[in-house]
Amino acid sequence: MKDIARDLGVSVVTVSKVLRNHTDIGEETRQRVLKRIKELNYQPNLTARALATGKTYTVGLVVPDLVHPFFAEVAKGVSAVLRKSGYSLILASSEEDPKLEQQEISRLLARRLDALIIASAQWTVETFRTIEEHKIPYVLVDRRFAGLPANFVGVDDELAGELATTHLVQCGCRRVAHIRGPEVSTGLGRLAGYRRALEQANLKMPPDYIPPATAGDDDSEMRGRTAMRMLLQLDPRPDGVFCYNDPTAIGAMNAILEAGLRIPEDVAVIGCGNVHYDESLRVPLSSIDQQSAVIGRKAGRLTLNLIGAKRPVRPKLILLEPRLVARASTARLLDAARPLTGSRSESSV
Amino acid sequence: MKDIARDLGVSVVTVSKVLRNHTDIGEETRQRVLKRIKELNYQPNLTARALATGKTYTVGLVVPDLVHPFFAEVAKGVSAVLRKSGYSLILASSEEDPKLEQQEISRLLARRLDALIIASAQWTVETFRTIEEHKIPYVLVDRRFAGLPANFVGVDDELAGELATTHLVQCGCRRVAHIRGPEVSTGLGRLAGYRRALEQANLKMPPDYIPPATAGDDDSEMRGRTAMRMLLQLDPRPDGVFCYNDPTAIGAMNAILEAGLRIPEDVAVIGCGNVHYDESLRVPLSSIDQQSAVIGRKAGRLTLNLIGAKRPVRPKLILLEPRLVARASTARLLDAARPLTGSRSESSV
DNA sequence: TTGAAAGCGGTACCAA
DNA sequence: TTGGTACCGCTTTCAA
Repeated sequence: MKDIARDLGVSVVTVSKVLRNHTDIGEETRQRVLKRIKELNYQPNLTARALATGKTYTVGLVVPDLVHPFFAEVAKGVSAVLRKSGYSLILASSEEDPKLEQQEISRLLARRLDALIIASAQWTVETFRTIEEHKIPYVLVDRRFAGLPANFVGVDDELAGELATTHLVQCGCRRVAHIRGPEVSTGLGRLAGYRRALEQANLKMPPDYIPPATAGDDDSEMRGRTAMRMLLQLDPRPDGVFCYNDPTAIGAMNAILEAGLRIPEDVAVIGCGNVHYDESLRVPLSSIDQQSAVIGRKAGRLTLNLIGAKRPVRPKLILLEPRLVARASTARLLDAARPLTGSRSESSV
Repeated sequence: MKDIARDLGVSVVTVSKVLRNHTDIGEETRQRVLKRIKELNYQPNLTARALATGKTYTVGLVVPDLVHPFFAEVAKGVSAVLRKSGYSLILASSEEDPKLEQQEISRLLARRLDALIIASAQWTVETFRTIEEHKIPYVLVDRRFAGLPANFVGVDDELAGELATTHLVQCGCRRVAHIRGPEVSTGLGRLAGYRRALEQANLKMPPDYIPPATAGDDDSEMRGRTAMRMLLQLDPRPDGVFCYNDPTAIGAMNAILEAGLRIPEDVAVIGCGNVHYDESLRVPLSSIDQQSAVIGRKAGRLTLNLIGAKRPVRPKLILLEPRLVARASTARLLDAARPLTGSRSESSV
């Protein structure tokens, strides 16, 4: 920049203004500067600009696991929205570890990002207090916290659980089990939905139809397999099972098939998440669509709004509607065999 | 920082040195400063530090598609390695669009990152020249460019293609087709491997056993389906098919099953990539493991080395060995029915 | 319309 | 061991 100024006999201020196309610059000067910029292939140093303006044009995204298709799709959505507005995305993975997540978040805070988007693995809200102290806006995604009035984008988990369970009931299942997830909003919500659906159907299940979450198994598939094996040993055994998420459901299905039983004739299975290979599985898996890409995009847009806001705004709660996607794994009755929808692409919110 | 200095009656320089635990600071002073830092919960502004030192402690990762499990795993590996060394990761997605990728890269260059890791969608090497001009180190991942002496981490694609094809032949296939990928190093390499394997087996296939890549279909699964339909109409039709990647293979399998044929009895199928749900597919899919996580970690380490290097070092080529993972989709003979390996977790390089 | 000077929040160098 | 000063590259304010 200095060079350009010197070469052209103008000041750095002038160059700076041209770069940000300020209006108060003579047309001729502007052209000369622009020309020289092109020639030198000059690009302003965004680090310096960030220091001077206090805006980094960078947003942080913290997810528990990038490889989980749900978070990958969220990340993609966020990234697409931010890119269009000139923002970059710093990605941090917490590996489902609250401690690690805290460290990552504090590193991001030190970087003075403009905002944070977090799918949190925390148990407490302490970390979020810290973020608030730094006065940088943040958006929670997928998992939320009771009593924390924060911006949130996600799906109505209770409704998701209810939809899934009701679907099983409508498919003729009378002994419906649930393989539950961790004690976070998603897991608890879906569990609550399961219970509500059973209540509405006037069904009562024995407590061991919800196998306890074994501590510290991060591998959802293995968890599903283990839990399903337990369920199959019960008498009477379940004839339908709603699984916390799709990887868990895949594990459960594998356990069922290994036991020599049929899906859905002996046991119907439904998952949650509707990941994109569900249709091609050994038995195509019914699931609840979570609109992951939409969540990503909405979170991105909300974030941009927050950054743009002059004054702190009231936290916004964006709840998307989960949708049933019925496939072979629950096709037990005639009307269930003609599924409501077979593709996942028709989501459009 | 200024505040701390004032509060304690020392200079900012002293505080700065304590922060980076310089040795030449009195123990007592240091303790006082550290105490105050804790009290204020002070964190140095990394933007400012970056401007002063010229090091951002940030690495950029550019991938064609985050949702593709291969790149998600690479990203995870990279992220894990960088985190341990205090680096952050800026993620950019090119959506397989060379133009977009260029834009993203130039934005990253403007941010003065310490290094770039790129799984490129480019057709030419022009972009890389630009990067070189900026004198920031970069590592290519997965896809490489003939005649570009750049750092590279990936798998030997030709060997991958050869392994896959040879496996089909050993399973008793005599009419082996190939659903090819795009004209980038991965696609071309696997195609070359396919040809080499056939040569070694003394087999000759008609040209239409390699359906042409239809332009601009980014959906691998659809591409696999379409290509497979064409193959099934040939006379004689193939009894084995090697697919460019796993999504393509899934599409191909779906086409085969829809045509009322059996896998592997009528047509054996093998993919490439060994994504983590391969085992749970309608027909568990044989594949070539690409060690995506290892690629990510190796690329991360190599990047850190490059950043640490005093002088520019000679580009390093890290070629990992692809491995066959045989599953049901190719289990046609007795010895193939007892697969070499059934899991993907034993990769360990 | 243009530019000089003063920062942004740190680090580096060298003298005290 | 400590600290003054210049500077990283850009923006902002205000005077010319």
